[in-house]
Amino acid sequence: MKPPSIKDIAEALGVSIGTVDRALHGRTDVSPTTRARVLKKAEQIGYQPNIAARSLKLNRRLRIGVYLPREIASFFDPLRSGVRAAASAPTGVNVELVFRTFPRLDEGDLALFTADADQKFDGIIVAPGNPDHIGSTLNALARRKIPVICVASDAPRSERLASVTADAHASGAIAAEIFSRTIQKTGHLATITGELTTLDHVEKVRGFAANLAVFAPNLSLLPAIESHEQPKLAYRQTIALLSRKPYPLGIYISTANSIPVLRALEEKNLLGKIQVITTDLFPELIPYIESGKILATLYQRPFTQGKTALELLFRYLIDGVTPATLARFAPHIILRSNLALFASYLGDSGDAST
Amino acid sequence: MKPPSIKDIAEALGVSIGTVDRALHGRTDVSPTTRARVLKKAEQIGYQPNIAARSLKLNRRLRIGVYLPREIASFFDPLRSGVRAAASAPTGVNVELVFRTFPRLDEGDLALFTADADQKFDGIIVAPGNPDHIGSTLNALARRKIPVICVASDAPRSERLASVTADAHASGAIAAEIFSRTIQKTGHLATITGELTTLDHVEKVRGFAANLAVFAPNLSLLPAIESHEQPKLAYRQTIALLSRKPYPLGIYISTANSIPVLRALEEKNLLGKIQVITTDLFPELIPYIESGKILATLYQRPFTQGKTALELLFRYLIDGVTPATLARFAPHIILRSNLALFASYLGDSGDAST
DNA sequence: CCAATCACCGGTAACGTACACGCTACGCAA
DNA sequence: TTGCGTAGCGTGTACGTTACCGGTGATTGG
Repeated sequence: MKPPSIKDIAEALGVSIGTVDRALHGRTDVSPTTRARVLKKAEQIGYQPNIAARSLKLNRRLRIGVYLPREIASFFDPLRSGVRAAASAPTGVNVELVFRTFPRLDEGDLALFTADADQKFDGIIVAPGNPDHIGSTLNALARRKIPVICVASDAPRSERLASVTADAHASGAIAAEIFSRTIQKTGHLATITGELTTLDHVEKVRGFAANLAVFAPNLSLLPAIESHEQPKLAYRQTIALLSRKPYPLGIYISTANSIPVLRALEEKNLLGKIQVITTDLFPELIPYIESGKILATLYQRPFTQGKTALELLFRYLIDGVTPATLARFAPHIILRSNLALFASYLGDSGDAST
Repeated sequence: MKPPSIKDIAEALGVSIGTVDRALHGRTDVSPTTRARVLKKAEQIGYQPNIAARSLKLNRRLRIGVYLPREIASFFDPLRSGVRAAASAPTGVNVELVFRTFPRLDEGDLALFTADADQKFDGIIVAPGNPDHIGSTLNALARRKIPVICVASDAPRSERLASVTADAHASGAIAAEIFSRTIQKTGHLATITGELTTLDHVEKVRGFAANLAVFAPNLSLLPAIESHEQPKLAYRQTIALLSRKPYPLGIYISTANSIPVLRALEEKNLLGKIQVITTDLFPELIPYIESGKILATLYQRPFTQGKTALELLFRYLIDGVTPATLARFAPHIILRSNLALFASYLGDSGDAST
């Protein structure tokens, strides 16, 4: 009652296992008739290749380059952990992960790629900042037949194998829906984002604006504020925003760099009065959520993104399975009532159950 | 540059690979001194067993019994798919899944277990209904050294290996928080649940009540209505509930059997007026969410539960890793704005990215 | 007519591990 | 002394697959 092997096919057909192997893998040195017989027999007895034997024999070692920014660490550190988790999964492949770290999105990534031009990578995972800057590099890799998977954001017009991100448009839409359900008064909302050259950020802003227009006619929207991920700038921008009256009724912070904004709100004594929706989760954010000062935070599941990115790369490199171009995760809506479920995973490296 | 094998350890120490094998696995017929030398060397050169070779050699075939109810199909069908997905993952183990289906939770499960008393299962996955009924059966399995993993609900006082569920308490708490943010008026809320003998259901009700008391002093709570998962009963109970004035301001339906309740609300023409939070997701629910008639639904991620349950069972049976007793998933909060992300996975078997 | 090429196929050595089996040396009792 | 048990260790084989090396006929070129 053991699963059939190529040996069984060979014996049933009176040929050798070498012939069966060649036939099954579309190699040469097999006559068309025997190939057809082998394929039919394999189908008939339900042959499934034993991947343990295969990976033992092949003993492939994959070198994967992982190009991620250092900032924002609360997001990219767990993403790296996810990649590591997928690499240490018991798949029988020897993976060598080469982590390359540049300061921040769209800053220093190109320099790393040119420095690594001679590296022989079997595949690459990268967080793209500005698609216009990094696109040609990704296309060059594609010409060298090196599969690239984008995480955290996307570079739509370049030839990457796939992109794995949280659904940014949905993030913005969720924020808009929560505001529309919570705020009954008439007034305006503000958006604070990172870089509008980054696709992920611009999609959040678009999703927010589009859904706000539909669901909350009572709420108008100020032009999005670009903080360029600079804490001091974000702080000053928020102070400026709060100096004009009337105050916005709510602020959607679509970047994980929310602390400077929250600090400004605190200093202006408006933290409880203005509704705030933030992005992602890190220890400093927890007390704000626990105390109800933050309405919700939209968790982009960096660990899951990293894990999935490497899993897709594996399946492509080993099994030849081309993944769907877009893998879009549903962001988790973290409220005060479910915060504990996520906070418990912040400390250690894994967040398996999120 | 290949990873070290037991052969490398053997050569470095001048012993045979058999000795190394015995030493590494704590078997007999090795002197304490050689065992210590082997263990030290293995540590030193960073030996990691090649799991492909191991599973090829052992060629283990695991028979797993999966005892799940037919109803509610929208929940347990994807849970089964998750189990299947984990079984077909490329781990190199031959798994034989034996699906046993009983009519509904706490109904017909014991009969199946007694009928299968002679079956040789290496592990069992089961959705427990009433812990008092099924507890002794689970304990009997534990005495036969058969690991049991509970899904969907739990049987806390029986000797199961682990339980994998959505965090029921958090589900109730989330529902309470959403109501408290949305409903400003003073009034009362209703809860419709399945069986209060099922731990999952009672925890939801408790989480709901506890958080409502804290966060929404303006909202009082009616005693929970037990529908016993009978559609007609649920319908009549809802009609009765809606015949008394004043109407409840909101209804929390903590079972996936929400359609009869929604139908009653529709007939009484109260669907838009009374806020509703439901549980789980299935095609009939989609138009209600799209039209805003349902505030939110709390998705318990059945696919992920099934997948995780079998993965934990594998890690225990193959690697001997004892899992954490409680695996609690964060339920997904599905609103109108993120519905599409989940609805697209309802049709086919997988919901990989949720 | 012989040599060279070619299509096709069989046999077999690994890959790293687990385990059954066999062997040696030593201790102890008869 | 012989006989026997056993602790400790080495050897061989199998798991299923792939890659490689040959080998056999048949066909072709000189």
